[in-house]
Amino acid sequence: MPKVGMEPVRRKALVDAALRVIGDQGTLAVTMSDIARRAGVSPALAHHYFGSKEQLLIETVRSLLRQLRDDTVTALNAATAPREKLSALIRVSFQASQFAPDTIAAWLAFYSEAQRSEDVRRFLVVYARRLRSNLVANLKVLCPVDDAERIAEGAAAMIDGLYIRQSLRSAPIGIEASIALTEDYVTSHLDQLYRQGRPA
Amino acid sequence: MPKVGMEPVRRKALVDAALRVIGDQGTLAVTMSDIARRAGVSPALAHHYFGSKEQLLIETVRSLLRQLRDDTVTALNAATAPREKLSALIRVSFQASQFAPDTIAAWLAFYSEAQRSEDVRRFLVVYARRLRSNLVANLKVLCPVDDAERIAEGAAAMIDGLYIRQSLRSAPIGIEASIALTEDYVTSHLDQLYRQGRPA
DNA sequence: TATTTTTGATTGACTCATCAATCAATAAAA
DNA sequence: TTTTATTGATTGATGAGTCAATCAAAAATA
Repeated sequence: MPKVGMEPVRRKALVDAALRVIGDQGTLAVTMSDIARRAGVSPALAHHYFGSKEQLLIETVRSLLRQLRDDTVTALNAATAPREKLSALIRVSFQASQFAPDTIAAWLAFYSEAQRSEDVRRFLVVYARRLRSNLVANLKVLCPVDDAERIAEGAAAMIDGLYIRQSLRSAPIGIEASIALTEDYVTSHLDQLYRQGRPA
Repeated sequence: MPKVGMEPVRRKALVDAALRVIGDQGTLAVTMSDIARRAGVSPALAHHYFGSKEQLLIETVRSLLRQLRDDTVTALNAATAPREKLSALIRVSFQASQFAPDTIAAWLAFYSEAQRSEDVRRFLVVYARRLRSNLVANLKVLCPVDDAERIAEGAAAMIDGLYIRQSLRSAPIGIEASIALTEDYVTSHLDQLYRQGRPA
C-alpha cells in the first residue's frame, strides 16, 4: 500500500475529515479516532502527521478561513463598483457552502474554542478584521469614513448574528432573506446619509 | 453539620458555580469536580442532587435564561410607550451583567452545545423567540406588521452578532456603542417607512 | 426529659470507560 | 538497504458516575 508522497494527501484528507466530523457533532470534543476513521486512516497516522489534536484543530480553522478568504477574493474580483463589491461581500458570507448547518456548527465550535486557545482566537480575529476592513474600504467610497466604519460594524454584526441564529434552526431565515436583510441595512443607511447631505 | 433543607441551597450553589466555572473556562467541558469545588461541596453531592452532568448543565442554561427574562420583564414594565419599550429591550440585552466576558463565554458555550443537546437547544430557541416576539409586539404599533417582523429579525440578529463579536475581544465595541448601533438600526428603518408613507 | 430510631446530607474510595499520545513492528517503495 | 507510510497494541491520565459508610438533626418512643 505505502506509496511515497502521501503526506500532503493525508494532511488534506484529515483536515477535511476533521471539519466534517466537527460539523456533524457540533463540537471540537471529537476524538482523533473519529476524525481518522472518517479520513480512512488509523488514529496513529493522524498523530504522526499533526503531532497533536490541538495542532490538527488549528490547521482545520486555518483551512476554513482560507476557503472563505479565497471565495471572498473571487467574489470581490467579479464585482467592479463599490456598491457591487459590498453586495459581493454580503453574498459570500451567506453562500450555500458557508451557510450549511455543518459549517455553521463548526464555526460556532471554533468561536467557543477561541475562549481557550489563543491560536484559534487569533484566526477568528483575522476573519473579523478582514470582513470589517473589506466593508469599510468600499463604504468609504460612498460616504464619510466615520459613517463607513459605523455601517461596517453594524453590517458585520448583522451577518454574524444571522449566522448564529441560523444555528438554532428555529425560525430558519433562508439564504435569500438573510442577504436581503443585510442589503437592506446597508442601503437604507447609505440612503439616509445621502438625504442628509442633500436635504429635499 | 448536616442540617435539613439543604437541597435548594445546594442546588442553587451548584448551578451558580457551574455558570461561573463555564464562564471562566469558556466551555462546557468542565468537570463535575471543578463545579463542585467551586460550590464548596464534593463531586458526589453534585451527582446526588442532579443525577448527571447533563442535567446540571440544563438547569444552568435554564437559570441563565430565567435571569434574562426577569430583567426583561422589569425593563419592559419601566417603559410605557412602544418606542421606549424597544429601547428597553435593546438595553437589557447589552446590560453589564449580560455583556460581561464570562457571561458571553457561557452563552457561546451553550449555543455550541445546542448542536448536540435537544434540551439546551429548546431553551435557546425560547430565548430567540421571546426576543423576536417582544420586538415585533412593540414594532407593529409603529409600523405595518410585515415590516415589524423584518425589522425585528434584523435587530435580533444585530444584537446576537454584536454579542458574538464581543466574545473575540478584538475590537471591543463598548456597551454604549452596541446600544447606539442597534438603536440606530431601528430608528432609521422606522423613519424610512414613515417617509415612504408620507412622501415629501 | 432521656433514649432510640429514622432520615437527610455528605463524602472517600472505587469502577469503568474514554481518549490522547507513544512505540515498536511491518510493508512497500526508492 | 534505507527511507517513508502505516498500524496494532499499549499506556497513562482523566473524568463521570456509583456505593457503602458516616454523621448529625429530627422524630418517635419510653
